Amino acid sequence: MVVSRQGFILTRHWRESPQGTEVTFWLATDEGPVCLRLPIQSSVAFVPVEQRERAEAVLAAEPGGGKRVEFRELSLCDFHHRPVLGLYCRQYRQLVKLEGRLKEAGVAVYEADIRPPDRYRMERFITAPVWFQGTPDGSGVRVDAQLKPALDYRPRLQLVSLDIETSARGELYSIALEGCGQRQVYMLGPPNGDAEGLDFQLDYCHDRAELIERLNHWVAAHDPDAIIGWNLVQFDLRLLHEHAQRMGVVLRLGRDGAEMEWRAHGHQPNHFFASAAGRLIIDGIEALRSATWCFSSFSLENVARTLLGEGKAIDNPYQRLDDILRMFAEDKPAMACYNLKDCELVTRIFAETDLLSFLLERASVTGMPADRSGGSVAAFTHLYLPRMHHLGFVAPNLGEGEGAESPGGFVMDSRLASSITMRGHEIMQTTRELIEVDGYRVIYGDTDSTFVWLGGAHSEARATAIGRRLVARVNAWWRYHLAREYRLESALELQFETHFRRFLMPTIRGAEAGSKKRYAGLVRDEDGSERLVFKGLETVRTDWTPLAKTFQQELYRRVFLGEPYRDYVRGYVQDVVQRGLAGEVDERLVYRKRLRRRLDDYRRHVPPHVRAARLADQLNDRLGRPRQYQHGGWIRYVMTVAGPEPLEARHSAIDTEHYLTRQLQPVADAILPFVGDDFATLIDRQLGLF
DNA sequence: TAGCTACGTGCTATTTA
DNA sequence: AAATAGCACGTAG
Repeated sequence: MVVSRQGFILTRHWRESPQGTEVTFWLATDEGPVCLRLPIQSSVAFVPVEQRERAEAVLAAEPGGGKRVEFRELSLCDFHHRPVLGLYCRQYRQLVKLEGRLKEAGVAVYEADIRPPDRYRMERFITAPVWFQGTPDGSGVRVDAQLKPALDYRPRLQLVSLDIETSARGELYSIALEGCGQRQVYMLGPPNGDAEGLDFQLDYCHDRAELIERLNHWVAAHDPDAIIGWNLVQFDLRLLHEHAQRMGVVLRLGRDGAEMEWRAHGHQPNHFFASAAGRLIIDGIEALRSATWCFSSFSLENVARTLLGEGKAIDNPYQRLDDILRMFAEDKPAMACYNLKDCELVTRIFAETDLLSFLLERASVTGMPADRSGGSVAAFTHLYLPRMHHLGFVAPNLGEGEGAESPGGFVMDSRLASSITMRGHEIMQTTRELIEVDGYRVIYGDTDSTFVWLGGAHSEARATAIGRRLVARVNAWWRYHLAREYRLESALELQFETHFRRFLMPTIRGAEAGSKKRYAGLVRDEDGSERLVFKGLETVRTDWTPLAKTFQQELYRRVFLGEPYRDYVRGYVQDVVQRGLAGEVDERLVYRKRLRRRLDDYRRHVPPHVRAARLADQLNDRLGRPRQYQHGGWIRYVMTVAGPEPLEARHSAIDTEHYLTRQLQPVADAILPFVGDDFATLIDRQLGLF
């Protein structure tokens, strides 16, 4: 008997055995979840034909003489048009080991991976919606025919929203579940309060192990396709995982009772990944971010209020914690309501934003699992490699051989006509020439943008008309040129983006040339209001003080609008000096900077923020408090006459001169020369400091 | 397993005149 | 004392 139908891949797992490699897929289909098992016949690496002897020598030195490895001629070549051989292994792991040996011996190895025909059928080269055909056996369906993309298929998924409540110390109190037509709270007993008239199921458990067993049971019984939540992995699942481990209970969030898999991030401490066979695990925060949603804060309270027009009653976390403790002690039904309310908000946020549709749509394009954010390189590979093989090429390896074969974006400078040969750079240069033929000057460009100087003031309508005309011409030129030279349909599209009524690109400090990736402009919106845009400048940098940022915004605004600025500068400086003399430390003076490494890893250099962090932890030691900055984090400090001091251990006087010369002066001197002025002379008589 | 290059700036440590 | 190297951070795209 053979089944044949369409489905949507939710999860994939690799399994290695002496017989070879097998991939297990869980799919959502119209007839419910299906587990597919797909054997992989072999894995392959490509090596240049002329390195065959060297490769064979490496194999001969392997234990067993590399007998289970096989060479085959291929119709593929590398980017230098050298033919390549396929080197086939039964096991993927064996191949990876071999790849290392070959590279050590100086053999160029391309694309060590499972062999392309298998790749095209599975893993990252198969898009998430598929047609499959196979034979059912005990634990699922063994695929013995092809998997094929089924691009338009979208399943309807069953979601469950999960939220836990804990004590301040992270002791599990309750688990709330909403979805699959159920509203359920499991609560640590004994019961208290009044459970009359609840519109959901509330069950009490004797101990925490039972809480987890009940969760396992609920998940198995209602079999959701996805588990959603708010900070789900880093908080709820992490605590559930810790509790389960401590109590010797297995947390079975996967299909067929599979255990949830838990991994730590390779580099980032305290960051974890969770996966479960057959079920998506989707954190609302991460998913919304990856779908380009933006909020002033991603707290559930704020997002719910913004999107749904409502939130919870309590938004103060301290108050919230107190309330939870009180409710747990006196009124558990009220706490259960509260717990479930969070679940509902998450469900409604997912519905309001149609987030799951976005994730499924993206997965069908990128080939990545729907609950994975990031992975842009893998997604690119998913689209790129099959096409490359189709054209007869294997992918080149970066950073080997000829050097910079694939540079990044080209950032134009005003520095020089250089010979640019890479395609992207060439396109930018040609675009520039086309625009300059039209009589306009191109003053800057970065990777995919071009800044054109109109030579004078224009109305919005006029500027827009010119912009549209220029992009139409450039696009037409590429259409014609690509059709004629390469018989290709142009996929290049230059778009008119913004008209800056004023535009300023500061020079590099102490030089003439414009400072790349740093500029400011004045834009008029549709409704006639004007706003400033800052790119790369101090205003948008988190490591500059609010003092400098505010100063920059107002100074630029005044200069752009032709308003007087001299008295503003003097007044601002006066204010800083007077507050400094009075010994005031205000919030505007605070530097905020990340410690990206462990505190004792800073050896060669000890920058100010590291000095401040060390002082802070010395204080923590003296007070018998835990150290705060040993493994990264954010440090807030001010600059004093005794050097940088953290906010929590500041005793010296503020170094007023530092703020004037290191925060205000650089900001002022980026723009003042353009109006024939400079900071030092402007405030000279006022202070006599310079 | 967990993305990548290009770039500017401030600062410290080190070298050079 | 001044110039230079290069570390650390955060940004543009």
